[in-house]
Amino acid sequence: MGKKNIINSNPKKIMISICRADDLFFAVGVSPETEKIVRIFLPQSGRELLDEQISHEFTHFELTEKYNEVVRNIIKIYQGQKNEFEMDMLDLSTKKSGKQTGPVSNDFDLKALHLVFKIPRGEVKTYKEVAESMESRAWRAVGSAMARNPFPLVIPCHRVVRSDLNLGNYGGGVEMKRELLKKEGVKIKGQRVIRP
DNA sequence: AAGCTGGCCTACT
DNA sequence: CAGTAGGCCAGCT
Repeated sequence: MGKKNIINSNPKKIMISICRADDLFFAVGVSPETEKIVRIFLPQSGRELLDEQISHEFTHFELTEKYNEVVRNIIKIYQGQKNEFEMDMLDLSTKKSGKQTGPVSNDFDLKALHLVFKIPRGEVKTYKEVAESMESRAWRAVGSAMARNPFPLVIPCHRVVRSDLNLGNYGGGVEMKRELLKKEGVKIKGQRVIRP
């Protein structure tokens, strides 16, 4: 027990549901104990790619259809529709909360994620603005927090852009970020967002 | 535990 | 406009 965590020494099982929309595969990971969402995977163009990503992150998982409905709702967000999720459906425990090893890295990230969750569809905020609402100048750290967001789409980190309104980066690629924002009605010219 | 590394920012060409 | 050097700061090894 005092031994260091090797990769499989904490075999927390996780339930995975996968759904397809057009030629894209989406997945969600849910903890069987808490029934909370532990991870959302951005769509992949092939089932194999998604499987690979999942097994790379979770050594112990089990496929189930039980959460297909949840995946469907994630797909809706991807398509630009309203986000039906509440924050309490997500497992927001941090890696360092007690002895638990939660999906969120640290408290800084958690705070940023909370703020980003509130950005309405069709709007954007800059990394700097997010930092400032945390009374911090750590814009870069906000970027890192978004990069580690375990719940993309539901926590809409695609709505966070650079201060010059350039799209910035995205885990699923800038292309996807642009498409997502477009579908939500955000005006974009080239690599830049137009804000009213 | 002292660097290193970013989904960044600003000021300059 | 576009590109970039240097600056920032929290997390991560």
